[in-house]
Amino acid sequence: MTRRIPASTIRRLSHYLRSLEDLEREGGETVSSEELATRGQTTAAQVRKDLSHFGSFGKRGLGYRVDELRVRLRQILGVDRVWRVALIGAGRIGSALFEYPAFESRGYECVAIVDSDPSKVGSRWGGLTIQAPDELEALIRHLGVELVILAVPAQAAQEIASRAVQAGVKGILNFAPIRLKVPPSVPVEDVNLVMQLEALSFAITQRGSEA
Amino acid sequence: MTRRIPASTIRRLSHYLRSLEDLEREGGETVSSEELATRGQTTAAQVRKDLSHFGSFGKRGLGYRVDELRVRLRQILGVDRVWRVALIGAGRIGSALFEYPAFESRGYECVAIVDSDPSKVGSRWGGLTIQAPDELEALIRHLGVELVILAVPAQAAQEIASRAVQAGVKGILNFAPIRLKVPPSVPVEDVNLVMQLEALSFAITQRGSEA
DNA sequence: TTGTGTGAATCCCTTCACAGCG
DNA sequence: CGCTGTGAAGGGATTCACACAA
Repeated sequence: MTRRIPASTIRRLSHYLRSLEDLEREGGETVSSEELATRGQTTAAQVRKDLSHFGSFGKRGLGYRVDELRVRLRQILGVDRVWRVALIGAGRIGSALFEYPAFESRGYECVAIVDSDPSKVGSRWGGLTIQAPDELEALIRHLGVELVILAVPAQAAQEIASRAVQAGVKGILNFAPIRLKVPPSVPVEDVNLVMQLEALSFAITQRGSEA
Repeated sequence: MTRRIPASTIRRLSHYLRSLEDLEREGGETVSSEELATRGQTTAAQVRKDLSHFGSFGKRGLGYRVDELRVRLRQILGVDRVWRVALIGAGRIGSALFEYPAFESRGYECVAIVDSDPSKVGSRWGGLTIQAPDELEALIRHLGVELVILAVPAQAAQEIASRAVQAGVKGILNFAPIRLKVPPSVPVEDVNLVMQLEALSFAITQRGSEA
């Protein structure tokens, strides 16, 4: 049913899901594409087009049932289950992520932490013990890790990524400021704060110079 | 000279800049669009088109001078100067960002830290003292803050953002999982890890179901 | 009447292909 | 020659507009 879905659509589906969760909390029963558009910073036509890629969930003249659409969106996005995640890199970023409440609450369960610093290996975070990197493959296999959060320095990132993929990891959230080389079957999402800051400074600079 | 530049172009310019820095370290004098394309995960035509929005920096038959293009890209992206940044929210994320070495090294100077937790106010991070939120406007004005990094809970984010904009802030890097309402003249970059994780789980789920 | 689902039209980004300069 | 800069072509994504179902 689903052919080639643009990344922009996926981002919007995430927004819709968040809006639906809000609506449910507010007690809404149904919602129109118009309402979802307003909350998601798009247009009603866009909302309908996005959803139409996956089926027709609405009722003409009425809109969408909030609970029903929320369930469907969770299926579509693949968040109707728990994902087992390994955190590689127990530095500042790793620790911030580990404590980030949205993770656990949204179905991402951290089942292992790895760090190469011998002084960190063995210490405990929450219920987990920090492991050495040579355990990586074993951890991934034994714990059924599917996602890896890579929060290590740039020099170490590629090697860890390759090993993780080799061991069967299915996706990577990458904080290292490099383009990882992995097989095309393994999706990588890059978190690149410097790039986002540069987007800001560009936008500000341009705005000033065009006036 | 520059009209409407798509966001995708800006992201690529950031990549080119990083590639040029690498090339300079490697001692390269000139570089072709082909070479930049390979390093930046695009095509040579795309590189030339991207650059052509801002002028013609290359020499036909030769390529681009690495140092020259690097300087121009820094001007274009607005990173040929220091940006004064305030960090709002001294929690885990804030602390990770504060220690993030790429910030300082790329021209983003943190000049103020704000947190609403009274037990944190007054303590020192590096050379800075954490301030209470009611100082926000004064800090922004007196320190000439242009960028704000918003790392506060979702409920507090909108109010802080509005006040920061009111006080003259020119751009926001937003970690709160909400769509900030600010005037269109103030660019906002959202860092949304949940959305990126959902993009991963979507990609993995689809891949499995289409086989 | 209301609001979805969807072909058609539009718009914008990317790719092509080549003229032209070094 | 080699490689840039750029109109023109192509391809995708968004928007439009309306038939149709509730």
